[in-house]
Amino acid sequence: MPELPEVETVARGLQRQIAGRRILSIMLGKTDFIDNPGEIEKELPGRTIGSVVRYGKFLLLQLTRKEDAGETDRESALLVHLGMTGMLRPQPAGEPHAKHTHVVALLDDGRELRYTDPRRFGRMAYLAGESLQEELRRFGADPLEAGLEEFTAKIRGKRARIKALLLDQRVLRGVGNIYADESLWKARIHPQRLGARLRRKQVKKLHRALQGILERAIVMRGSSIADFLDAEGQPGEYQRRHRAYGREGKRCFRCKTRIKRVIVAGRSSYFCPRCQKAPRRGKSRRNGKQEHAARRGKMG
DNA sequence: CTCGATCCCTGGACGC
DNA sequence: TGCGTCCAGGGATCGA
Repeated sequence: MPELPEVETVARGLQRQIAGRRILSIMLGKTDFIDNPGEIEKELPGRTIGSVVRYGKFLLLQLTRKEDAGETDRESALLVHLGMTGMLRPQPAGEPHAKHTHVVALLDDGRELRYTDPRRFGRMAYLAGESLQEELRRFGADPLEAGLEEFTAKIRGKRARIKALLLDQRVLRGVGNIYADESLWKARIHPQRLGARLRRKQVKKLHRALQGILERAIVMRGSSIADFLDAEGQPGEYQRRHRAYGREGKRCFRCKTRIKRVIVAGRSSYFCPRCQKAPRRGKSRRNGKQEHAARRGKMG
């Protein structure tokens, strides 16, 4: 599931592979995940891919009219969200199309930029001018750019559960289930704690944990748990470093307690019940009892 | 404002 | 071998 590190990896690969290439034509298959397929068919041919950057979990293919990339016209862009199973990569036009290939852009060097997505949970849209800016404004801060102050304000200013806040793209753009769980584990914060009730020290710890994990994951080219492949068709390596995500029943790397899984914000949330203390019976349901002692979370 | 439920969609896991 | 069932999950949407 492509999250910030995976999308960043794909963006860098695409920047290297297709920046400067002109789109000659577009072929569409299924289009139910595309906002405006008609405009994509009409506007993309003839445009040049100036640069490819990541914006939250989106890939932003910035387009220019002129073949000259120097004339960067950031007015228009193709937004691509990979959803759960989306893949975007250039391939030789001669190679057969993989199953579930829904968008093919023929490039001026004989290759095809192909979008494949079995589940079609992804999204694609051609946007320009004010509509583009408006769309981008819907999302919160980039977690790698947000300073501690901004991060703290966003987290402590909300009453939702911290896990829900991390996943909310309007709060922070780019964090998904894997990195939310990994950073909460690192910072020893239970996913159901309320953002507003976290202490400054904990928020600071979470901020550091999240940035450190995202940076490390980018270096390792993301996590390939299902079948994520980057723009070069390579899997990532960060899944080997997961400490909580997907480890239900396995032992915590810190204390050997078995990792638990609960549903928070509608998503599986993996955590260590010992390292990450549950909030004092809040407004949740009668979720039985599963912890009593409340050990100080060792300062630092 | 926040939450849970529901839907979208397909492949993979699992049971028989 | 093959089929039915269940489930995962990012995000939009809707009612509570």
